[in-house]
Amino acid sequence: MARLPEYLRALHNLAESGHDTVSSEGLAAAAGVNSAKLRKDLSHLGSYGTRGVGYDVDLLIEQIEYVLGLTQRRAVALVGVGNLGHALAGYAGFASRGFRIAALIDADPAQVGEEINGLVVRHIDELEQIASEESIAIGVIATPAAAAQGVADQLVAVGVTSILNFAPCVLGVPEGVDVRKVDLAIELQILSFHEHRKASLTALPGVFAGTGTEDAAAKGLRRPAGGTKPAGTAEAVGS
Amino acid sequence: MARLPEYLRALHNLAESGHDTVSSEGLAAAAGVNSAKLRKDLSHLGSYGTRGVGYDVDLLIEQIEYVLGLTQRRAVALVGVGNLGHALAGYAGFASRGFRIAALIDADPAQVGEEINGLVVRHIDELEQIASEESIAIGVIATPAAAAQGVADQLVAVGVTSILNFAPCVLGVPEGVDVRKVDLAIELQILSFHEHRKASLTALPGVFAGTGTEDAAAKGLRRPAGGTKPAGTAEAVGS
DNA sequence: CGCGATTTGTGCACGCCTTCACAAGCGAAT
DNA sequence: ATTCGCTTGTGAAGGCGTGCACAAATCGCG
Repeated sequence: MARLPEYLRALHNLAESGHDTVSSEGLAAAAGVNSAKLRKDLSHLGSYGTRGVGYDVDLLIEQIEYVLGLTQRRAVALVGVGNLGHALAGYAGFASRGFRIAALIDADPAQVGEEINGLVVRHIDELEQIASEESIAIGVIATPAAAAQGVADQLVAVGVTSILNFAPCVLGVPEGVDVRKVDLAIELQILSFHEHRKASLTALPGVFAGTGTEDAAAKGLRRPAGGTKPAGTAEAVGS
Repeated sequence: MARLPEYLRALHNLAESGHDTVSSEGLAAAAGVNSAKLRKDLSHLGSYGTRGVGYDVDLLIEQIEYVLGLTQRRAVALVGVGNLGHALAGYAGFASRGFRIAALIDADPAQVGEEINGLVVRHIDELEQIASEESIAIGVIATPAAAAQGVADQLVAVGVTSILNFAPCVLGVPEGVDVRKVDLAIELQILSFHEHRKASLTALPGVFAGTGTEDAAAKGLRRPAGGTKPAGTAEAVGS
């Protein structure tokens, strides 16, 4: 399930807040989902809750991290050290959540050699050697769209089986390779769509009256726990 | 539908490639979806195709942009000019796809006054004045998690009704406000999950045999058009 | 003018995900 | 030891999205 990471983050927050156990209701609120959904999700990976009490926070964290394969600290190769690439290279959240940026790669010779966060940018032609030095399973593509497919091909060629793509294009990869895409402009366009809907909703009620983007469980909830705790881990990219 | 922006991007690519019309099959391949799904999606916003021919590219672009509310260039306020904030402030894709970053905001006095891409960073206490200068409907939060909820509250207070949240936390907002969340670490964790599944799949076939992240339509497809076109718009963030 | 090739638009069925509601189980208090 | 309150785990119903398959419609060509 794609919600497990969200649960995991909420659990880590709760653990730091000193909670030993948590009810499905409480955890669901912290993760912004329905409690029944959460229970069903957790039941899929075994019975780790105690009726009448709730879930043992530490045990649940352990289990989820195992299922997500976070027991081993996976090495990530980041291709494209441009605008976004720089930000990603300095993102503390990667390290704090089980990942290690093992290589910074770019095709521009002008970028090669630069040191970012203690890591030197290497040229993409060295990719094969880089892959032989470390077992790289995940590649992150932060290049222009025109270069993304080529980079993806090269990553696949050296054995990468999971790709996180920030370039605004569709990647074609052989079966067995997973691709996830994050397109920042598309996120804004979706919000724009909702804005447009809200604006014309007063005039034409019932048109495109789909659900909002927020989960119903979180609607109208003020401060659903986690996020405003006194001293957060402050693992965000921002300021 | 959340797929319209993807169609729009594919259409723009096709338009630049000189295509006047496109079949649902062709556009579906470019967008990485099923053709029936695409036709159904497009039918929801009216009949803009011609049987036996296909869709008029320019007309379809116009229609989708209207539905998405991109006819007006929306003003976006970016809060949190840190690591990621800098990258977002310099992201050309926002401007090229219908958005205008109208304000850069931070809470850290050390950041205030800095000029990024021709825009001066202002303090968040000026938010009310900033909102009165320009009609800001969309806010982007790129702050640490601990500050995100507070910023969201302030944005909502000055009339922002759509928020794009990069901080790893759940935001509570009043009804009528849309929130979309992008958590970079979660994306990696989902990929890690698939890696873990693939690794243990050889030993325990049938365990967690869910679908992959790629659409079935795109599986095994090499270069599904759009992305490796000769001279792309190169609107990505990366290098 | 008619016919065939092609493509859109859509009815229908299937399957997944979500949600409700409740029985089963656990701990605490008496 | 028993009862009571609380919470998990799950059966069942409902809704929604997906994809197939086909009828309707349009263009080009003879």
